[in-house]
Amino acid sequence: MRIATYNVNGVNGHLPVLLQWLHETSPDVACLQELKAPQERFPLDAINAAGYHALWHGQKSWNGIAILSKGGPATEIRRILPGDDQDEQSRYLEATINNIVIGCLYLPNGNPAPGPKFDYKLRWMDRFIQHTATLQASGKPVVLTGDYNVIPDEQDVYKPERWVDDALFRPETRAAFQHLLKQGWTDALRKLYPDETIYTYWDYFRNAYQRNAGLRIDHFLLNDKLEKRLLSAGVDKNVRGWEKSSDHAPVWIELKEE
DNA sequence: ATGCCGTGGAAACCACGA
Repeated sequence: MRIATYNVNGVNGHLPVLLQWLHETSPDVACLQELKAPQERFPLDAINAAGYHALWHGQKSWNGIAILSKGGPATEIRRILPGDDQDEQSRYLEATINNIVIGCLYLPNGNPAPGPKFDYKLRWMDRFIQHTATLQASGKPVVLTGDYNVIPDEQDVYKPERWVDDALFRPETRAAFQHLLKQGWTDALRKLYPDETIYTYWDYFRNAYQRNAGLRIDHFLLNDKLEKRLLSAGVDKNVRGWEKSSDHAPVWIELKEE
């Protein structure tokens, strides 16, 4: 079973690239972030025509997440991260597919830091950590995937010294990510490739992709039940080089069937 | 290395992203 994550940076603006990628790699599940479309403007017909069911939570202009599935429809669990009734941003969607709990997230960017956006990011991470503790306690197989907007370590950024004050790399952000891992989650790509340079995002300008000046910010966290089934993982780096691509590349894992 | 590009939406620019 292949599960993928892809920050599409506008599901309508980059629809041809999304469809081409689905056609070429055919993941069983695809978690999408940054739809940048209101609920009624999700391109359901095109997604269905590509062979996928879809759950999504849109929002006008910003954010928005979706879970696409090929074998059958996913069963929605929640479309809001618990812990703040005032939070209107579409950043979390959770569903069950083949008995696996799949959390699709678009964690806040948080820049500029310090400031209210960074405060919101840290509060969001606190809420997420609270919620993932309950997922750990559930005893079910769980995968948490998406755009974390977290550079976990120096090896995950082309020039770490330039990012020390950035919301993606600040000590508070990395500490919160470490707190998450201490709950028992495994960073799937880092587990399989402990020493390799792996990037999932390249800026649109300064020829970042051509220079491989990237960041690793899209992650797969697995609980023990799924870590035992992890077969392989990778980044579809070539997709970032396509015409009219998102600034992120898709990331995927392959799980052993039960 | 500072949004220099790109998207979406509202208004011929602005917010936002990382």
